[in-house]
Amino acid sequence: MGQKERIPPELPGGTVDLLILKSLAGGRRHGYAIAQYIRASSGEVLELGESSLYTALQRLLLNGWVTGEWGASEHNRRARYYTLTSAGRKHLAAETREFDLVVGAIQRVLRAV
Amino acid sequence: MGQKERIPPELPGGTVDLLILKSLAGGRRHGYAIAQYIRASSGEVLELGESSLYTALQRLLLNGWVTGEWGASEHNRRARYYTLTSAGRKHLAAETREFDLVVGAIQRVLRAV
DNA sequence: CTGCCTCCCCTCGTACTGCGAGGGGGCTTG
DNA sequence: CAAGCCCCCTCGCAGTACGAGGGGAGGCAG
Repeated sequence: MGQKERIPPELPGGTVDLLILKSLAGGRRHGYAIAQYIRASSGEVLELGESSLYTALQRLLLNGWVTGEWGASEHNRRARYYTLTSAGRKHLAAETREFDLVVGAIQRVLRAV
Repeated sequence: MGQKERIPPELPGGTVDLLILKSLAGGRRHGYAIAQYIRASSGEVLELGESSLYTALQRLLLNGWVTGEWGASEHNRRARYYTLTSAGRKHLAAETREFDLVVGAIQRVLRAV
């Protein structure tokens, strides 16, 4: 019968931006690599679809948290490299704190007797 | 000048249901009391607006995870008491595991070097 | 050279959800 | 009788994650 099918979970609202910004904290990356990075560093748990990825990147560009420039990938393909701006770095820090605060509060509720 | 204004954070998608279900795990409560419970047991961090609350309760009723019956509140007012169904209890457990899994994965990404 | 796979980009439309604004009614206290 | 708390609900907006769909170009097997 069926193999055990992995259904990647839907990401909670707002977290996609956070994950992408974090992916860029260590240096520039292109979109495809961002998705791979998130997948890998989450232990193969999180799966970021391409549509979610690129719509989020548009948002981040629009808000001035990343900049993009075209270049060639390590596999010699046309790729857009995204870089964190200093505003983006601040935003990442602030949103991470916010995330921790909210998640902590939620967990307190869920663990309560 | 201005007091430090508390701006309650927007809750990540899907978590409202979870919090409500958890609020009912210890017994029936009416809507107003659910909001108070969440506020209190989150350490005054989470603030659930009434509109979010009641739209979520509609969802939960529709999905058969809670049932509702009218009664009188402890303050002698007309109140609708919500009770967890056994399906709701299972759903709560499953969603809590899912939440832990996803949040754990996100945190792994955010903490990564 | 042809077909196919991998890499890499993007948009459109859909479904869902959290929330502000708005609306109602009934105790209780001053 | 006014004010304030308790308690219920709907409507409409804005945001967002995602599936489906649509490219194109390099590399490799046949």
